[in-house]
Amino acid sequence: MKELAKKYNHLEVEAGAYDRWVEKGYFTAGDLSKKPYSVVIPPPNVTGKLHLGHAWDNTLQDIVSRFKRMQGYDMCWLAGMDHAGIATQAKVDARLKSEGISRYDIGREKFLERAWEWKEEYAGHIRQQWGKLGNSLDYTRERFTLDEGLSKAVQKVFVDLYNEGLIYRGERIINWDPQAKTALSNIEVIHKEIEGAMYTFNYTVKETGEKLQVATTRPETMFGDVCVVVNPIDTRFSHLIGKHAINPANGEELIIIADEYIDMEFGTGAMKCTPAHDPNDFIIGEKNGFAKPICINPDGTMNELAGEYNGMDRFECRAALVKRIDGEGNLVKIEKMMHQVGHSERTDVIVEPYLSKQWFVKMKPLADDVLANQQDDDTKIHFYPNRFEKTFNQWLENIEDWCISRQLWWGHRIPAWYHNETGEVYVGLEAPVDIENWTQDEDVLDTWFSSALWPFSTWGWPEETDDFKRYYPTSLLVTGYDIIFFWVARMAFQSRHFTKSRPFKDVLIHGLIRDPLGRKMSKSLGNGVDPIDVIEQFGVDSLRFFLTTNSTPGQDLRYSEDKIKAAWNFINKIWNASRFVMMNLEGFTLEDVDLSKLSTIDTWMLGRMNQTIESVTANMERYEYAMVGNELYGFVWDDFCSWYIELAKANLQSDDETVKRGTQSTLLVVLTNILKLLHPFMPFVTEEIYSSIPHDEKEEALCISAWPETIGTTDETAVKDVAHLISIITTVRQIRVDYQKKPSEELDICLKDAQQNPEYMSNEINATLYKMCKAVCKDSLEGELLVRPIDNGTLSVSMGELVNREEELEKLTKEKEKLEKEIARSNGMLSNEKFISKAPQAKIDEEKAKLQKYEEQYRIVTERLAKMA
RNA sequence: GGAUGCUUAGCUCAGCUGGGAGAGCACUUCCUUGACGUGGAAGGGGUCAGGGGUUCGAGUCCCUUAGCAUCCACCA
Repeated sequence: MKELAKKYNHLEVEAGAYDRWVEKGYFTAGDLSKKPYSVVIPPPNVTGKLHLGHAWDNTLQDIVSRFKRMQGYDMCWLAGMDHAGIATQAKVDARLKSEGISRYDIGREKFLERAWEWKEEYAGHIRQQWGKLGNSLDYTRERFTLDEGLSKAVQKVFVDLYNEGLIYRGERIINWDPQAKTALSNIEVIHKEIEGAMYTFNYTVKETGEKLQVATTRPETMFGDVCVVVNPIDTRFSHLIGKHAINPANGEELIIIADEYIDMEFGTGAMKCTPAHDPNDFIIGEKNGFAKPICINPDGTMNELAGEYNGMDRFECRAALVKRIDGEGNLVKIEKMMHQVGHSERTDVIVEPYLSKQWFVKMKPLADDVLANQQDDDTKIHFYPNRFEKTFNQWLENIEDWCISRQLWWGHRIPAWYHNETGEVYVGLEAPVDIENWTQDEDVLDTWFSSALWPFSTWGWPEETDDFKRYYPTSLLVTGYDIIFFWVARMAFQSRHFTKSRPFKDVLIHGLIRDPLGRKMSKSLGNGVDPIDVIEQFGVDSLRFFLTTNSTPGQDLRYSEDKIKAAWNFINKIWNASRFVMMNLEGFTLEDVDLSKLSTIDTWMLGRMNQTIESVTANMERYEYAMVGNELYGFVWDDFCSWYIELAKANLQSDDETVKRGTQSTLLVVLTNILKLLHPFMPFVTEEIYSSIPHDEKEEALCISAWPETIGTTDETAVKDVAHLISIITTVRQIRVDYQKKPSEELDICLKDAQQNPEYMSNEINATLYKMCKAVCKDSLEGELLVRPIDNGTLSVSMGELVNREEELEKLTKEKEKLEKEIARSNGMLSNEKFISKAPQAKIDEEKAKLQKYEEQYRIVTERLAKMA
C-alpha cells in the first residue's frame, strides 16, 4: 500500500500512466477465450491537431471500450487515420508555397513524397494526443486509409462496382471548386444565405423588335447561353416562341423555346438557359439537343467565349458586364436579394456548377438495399438517439449519384486507363499489359470513398482474415451528427454491398461542441479551445468527465470552464475520500475483508452501492452517460462522503473490533467499486488510487479489472432506518441553525412519537446521533419543546428557555396547513373511484402510506399546538 | 418548401416507458470539528414558452401557435 499525496495533482497523476498501460498490452485485443466487442475509431485527418470535438468523440469511445473491457469482452478499439485528400493536399500546398514553390514545380511524384512526410509528422502528433486523452486504442492494428491493404480494398471496390454497372463515367454538371480546382460531391457544398442581386435585362426580339425582359442572378454565365425559355401556357410570351432574342452580352441570337419547367410567377417569366453552368439548364439543353458551351475556366476566370472579359475573374466580369449593358440601355433593374449560394466545404469559395466528365457511383440500388435492411432489427443499424435514423433514411430515399473523382494528387488513383489511340476505357486491378499504349486516369477518388470501407477494410478485407471474421461487423460506431451523410450512410451501403452485413450494430451520435455563447467553434471566430491546454490546466480526467456527462445523446454541448472546474472538484473529493479510507485502513488487508457482520449503516451503504451498480450498468449499456455521471456524482459526494464516511467515524473509533472491521471492509469494498464505476470516465485518477489501496493481485490494474457486481441482497430495513436517521440528523441540524445553537451544545431529543423500529434506538445509533449532531436521545422530555415532522414520524427537541413561543406557533401552524393540504390531496385521490379502479395497486398503496404518515404527523402537530395554546 | 431539435430556478442543463418539480454553478446565513475551505451545515429561488385535447392524473402523450437553432431541398 503506497501513500496518496496530500493534494490531488492531476499533472502527477496523469504522467506516465498511459505508456504503462500500452506497454503492458492492456489495450491489445486478441483473447480468444472472450467474446469480441469491436469499435473502429473515426480516423482523424492527418491535417493537424485534434480539437475538443475529437476529445469528446474519442472519450465516448474510450468509455465504451473501458467499460466493455472490464465487463470481460475481448475489446478491440482499432486505431487509424485518414489521408483526407483535399484537406491534406491544401496543407501541403500551403507548406510548399511558404517555400516559394508550387506542386506543379516539383511534379506529382515529388509532391506525394512531401505529402507522405507530412503524414508521418502529423500521425506522430495525433498519437501523442490520443495518449494524452487516455484512449485505450489497439495500436497493433493501426491502419491508414492510404496504406497498402486499404488501397487494395479501394481498388477492388471500384473495379467490382464498375463491372456491376454501379460506377460509371459521365459528362454532367458537377460542383466545381475553382480554388482547389476539383470536382466536389453534393454534400461537400455548403449552402449559405448571402446577399446577391437579380439583374433584369432587355433582350431585343430579332423578328419583332420588341423588348423581352429576362432576369438572372449570374450575368457572367450569359456567354454560355443557348436559348431563352418561357412556359408554354404563358400567354404573355406565346407569340414569341420560335422567334429569337438577342443576347445583350454578346449579341448572339438565342432561340425562344417553351418548357414547363419555367415558373411563370418567378422573375420575368422568361429564363436564360446556360446548359454548361446550371443543372436545370443542363436538362433543358439535353432535351432540346443544344450545345453546352462552357464560358468559365477551371480557376474561376472567364474564357475566350467572354470576349473582352477573357481571363477576368467571374465576379469581376459580372460587374463589368452589367455596367456595359447598363451603358447600352439594356439594364432594366437590379434588385438586391438574399439567396442560398453553394460554397466549398474546404475552401469556402463559391462553387461553380460546371459541366465536366467525372466518375459517379450509381446510388439508387445501393441505397435501396440499405433501406430494405433497415426494416429488420437484426440487420438494421440502431441509432442512438433513435431520431437520427429518420435523417439517415430520408437522405437515402432521396439520394443522387455520388461524384467520386477528384482532380487531386493525394489519394487513391482511379484504376482506369484510356487507350491512347482508340480511347477505349479499361478498368482493372492490374494495369493493362501493353501499358505503353494506355494512359491512366489522372484523378484520385473522393477521400470518403476509402472511409466508406473503413469498418471492414481495416480488418484485412477482402482477405478473409481472422480479425475480419472475429471483429466484423463491428459493435458500435461513435460519431457526430454532422457526418451521418458523409460517412455513416456510405459505410452502410458499401458494407451492405460487399460484406452483406451492416458495418456496426449500433451507432452513437453526438452533437457539436460550442463556445460558452453557444456559437460553433471555428478558426475564423478564433473561439476554439485546445484540449491540450485544458488538460494542462485541469487534467484530462476533468475534461473527460465534463465532456461526457453534461449533455444527452445527440445534443450539442457548450464549453464551460466552470463545469470543468466542477469536475476537478469532484475528482478532488474522491481523492480526499480515498485518503480518508486509507488512513483508516492501517494494517488492513484484503484477507481482513468480512461483510458477514455489519452495522446498519454498513448494510445501508452496501445497499446503496448495489442500487448504484445496477442503475449505472443499465445506463452504460444505453449510452446514457449524463445519467451515469449524475448518479455517480450524487452517490460519491452525498451518500458515500457526506453520509457514510461521517456516520462511519463512530464505528471506526469503536472498541468493538467486529464493528470496526465491518466498517473498514465496507469502506474498502465501496471505494473499490466507486473507482471501477468511474474508471471509464476518469481512467487516470482512478487507476492511481486503485494502485494505492489493497486490491486483488489478479487484477493488477484497474483498467483490466472486472466491472462491479452487486453484493448480497439489499436490506430494505437498513435502507429505511438510515433514511430515518438522516432525516433526524438533518432536522436537528436545522433546529441548531434556527436557534443558533453552538455546535458544542448538546440537545435532548425524543423520538417516542415516531413510528420507529424499536431496534432502531440501539447504542450504535445513539452514538452516531451524538457524533453527528450532538443529540442525545431520551425516552421523555421536559420543558419547552420543538416538534418537527420527520421522515417517518415526529421529532421532539427539548429547548429549555430558548423556545420563542410566537415563532414556534407560527411555524407549527404553517406546518399544520401544509399537512392539511397534503391530506386533502391524498384523500381526494383515494376517494376518487376512477383512481382506485384504474391506477396500479402499487400506486394506491403508496398513496395510502403517504396519507397515513401525513395523518400521524398532523395528529402530533395539532396536539402540540393545543398544548402550546 | 420539407425535416429535426430546443424553450424547466439568475446561468448551463437533467427529468428515460405519464403518479407529489431536480443537479451543478451563482445567491443568503452559519462553521479555523484531524479526508477535503478546491471544504462542511442549513436555506431562498420555478403558474415546466402560450393555447387546446386525451386521462382519475400531463413538464412527460396528441394537436396547435410563437420564438431560437440546425439539416435537407430549392426558384433563373
